[in-house]
Amino acid sequence: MSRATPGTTQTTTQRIVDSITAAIVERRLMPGTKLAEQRLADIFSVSRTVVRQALNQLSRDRLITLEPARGAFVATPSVEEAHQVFELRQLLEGAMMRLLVERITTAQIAELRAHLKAEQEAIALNHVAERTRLLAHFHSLLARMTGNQVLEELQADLLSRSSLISLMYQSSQSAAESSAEHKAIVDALERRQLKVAVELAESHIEQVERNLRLDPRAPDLAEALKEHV
Amino acid sequence: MSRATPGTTQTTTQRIVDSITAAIVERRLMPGTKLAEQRLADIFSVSRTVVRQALNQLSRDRLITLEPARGAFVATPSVEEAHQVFELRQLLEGAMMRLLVERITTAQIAELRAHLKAEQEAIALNHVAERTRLLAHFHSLLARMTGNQVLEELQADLLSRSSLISLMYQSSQSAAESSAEHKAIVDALERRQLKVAVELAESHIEQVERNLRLDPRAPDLAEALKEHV
DNA sequence: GTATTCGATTCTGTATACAGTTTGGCGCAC
DNA sequence: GTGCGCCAAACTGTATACAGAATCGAATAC
Repeated sequence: MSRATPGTTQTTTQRIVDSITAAIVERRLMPGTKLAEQRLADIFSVSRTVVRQALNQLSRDRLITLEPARGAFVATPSVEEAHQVFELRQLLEGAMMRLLVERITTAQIAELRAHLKAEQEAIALNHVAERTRLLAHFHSLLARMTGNQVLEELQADLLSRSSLISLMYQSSQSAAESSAEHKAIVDALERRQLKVAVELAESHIEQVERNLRLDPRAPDLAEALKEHV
Repeated sequence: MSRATPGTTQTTTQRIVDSITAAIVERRLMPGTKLAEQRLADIFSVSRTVVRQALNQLSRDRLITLEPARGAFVATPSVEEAHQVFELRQLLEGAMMRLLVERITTAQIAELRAHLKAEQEAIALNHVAERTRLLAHFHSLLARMTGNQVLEELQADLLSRSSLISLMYQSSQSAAESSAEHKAIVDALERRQLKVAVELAESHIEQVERNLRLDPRAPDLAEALKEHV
């Protein structure tokens, strides 16, 4: 989950960032939830100073929003922002295909095949949390295989934000369908079919976005529901 | 220079981040320079607490590196990192052309033409700092004109890092040549020539990278020079 | 003359304290 | 019964204090 440079030491702050990130991505913290500094400080047994550093980092990742003098809240990405994130992912992953068709090794193809197998097992066994994780991780793998670490870090950011968005705008997507699209992408990469791979990658992201309930009333509804819990 | 969301309040921390960012991009702070917290605190008349927050943000932007228990230093991007940043920019700006060919308005074309004029004036008058700023800002403009704010923020990050890289690996690029390439891109956009625009945008970034002195000895040289100053 | 070790100083990492703002609720007026 | 205003509690923003690590220099041994 960490987005830090490999060389960077695992600091206390990073531990808290990772912990909260995981909680958000795994839907243990719902959008709009307030994150009070003292409570977090008690939970992690550190001072508010450290918690604040963590919250600042999360804010830059757009996973939480910091309202001046009011505190930190789990982000509630707007429909517009959601669309922009997916549009960027579409551009980026399409472009990644070009690098991959040129660079990908047979060992990496094998790694992708192994991943596809894991996806399909999780789907067959109906392990919801695990299959969600794997379906997202496929995209991390593709980014890593470009060998471009800057791109890999960017992709990690976009995937976190996508998780939060999918969580907010309940997805109606079939996991099996997603996995099938992943497989088609791997096939195209293996055959070095550039145009096919680009086409598949882009339409896959488009498909993911299309399966979100992006009607403008949804976020307010979630906001309203929050009050009743 | 601020990368914050428009709604975000201009806080003290952000002021310091912007100030240091400007100092780095405008080569007033050389790569490798140590940024001691107390000294910055004195300069900005705030406590170390605030300075630390600013340094953390800058670290996430990769403009400085934080070495545990040793402090903050202006980043010295490696040759590898430099290459990765430009590779990503090449992918991204190529992809941006697709959005722009579809979306760009005549008003926006006019804005780009006005910018080109400003570029050429700065070059003619030999205003070095201003022309450098304008040549980079052209790419900001393109990103903003996609209407995708997430992409715009990403581009801002990449441009800051590019500045630092260009600063480190002395560029031998002719400003006039760059500006001519910018003009060619605008022409292609106006005529909605997708393939031409993509081709030009990508080769432009490639050209920028090629004009850097990316021989591996350069950074060590800079490091050595730092000692003698 | 060179290298090494020990000690003082400086700086980072974290906790704590304090000031200013926001928030929620109670009471009062109408 | 409803709406407005004021007060107390809670929380954020910033400064300060303290502990531990790293750095630099001097003194000593070789």
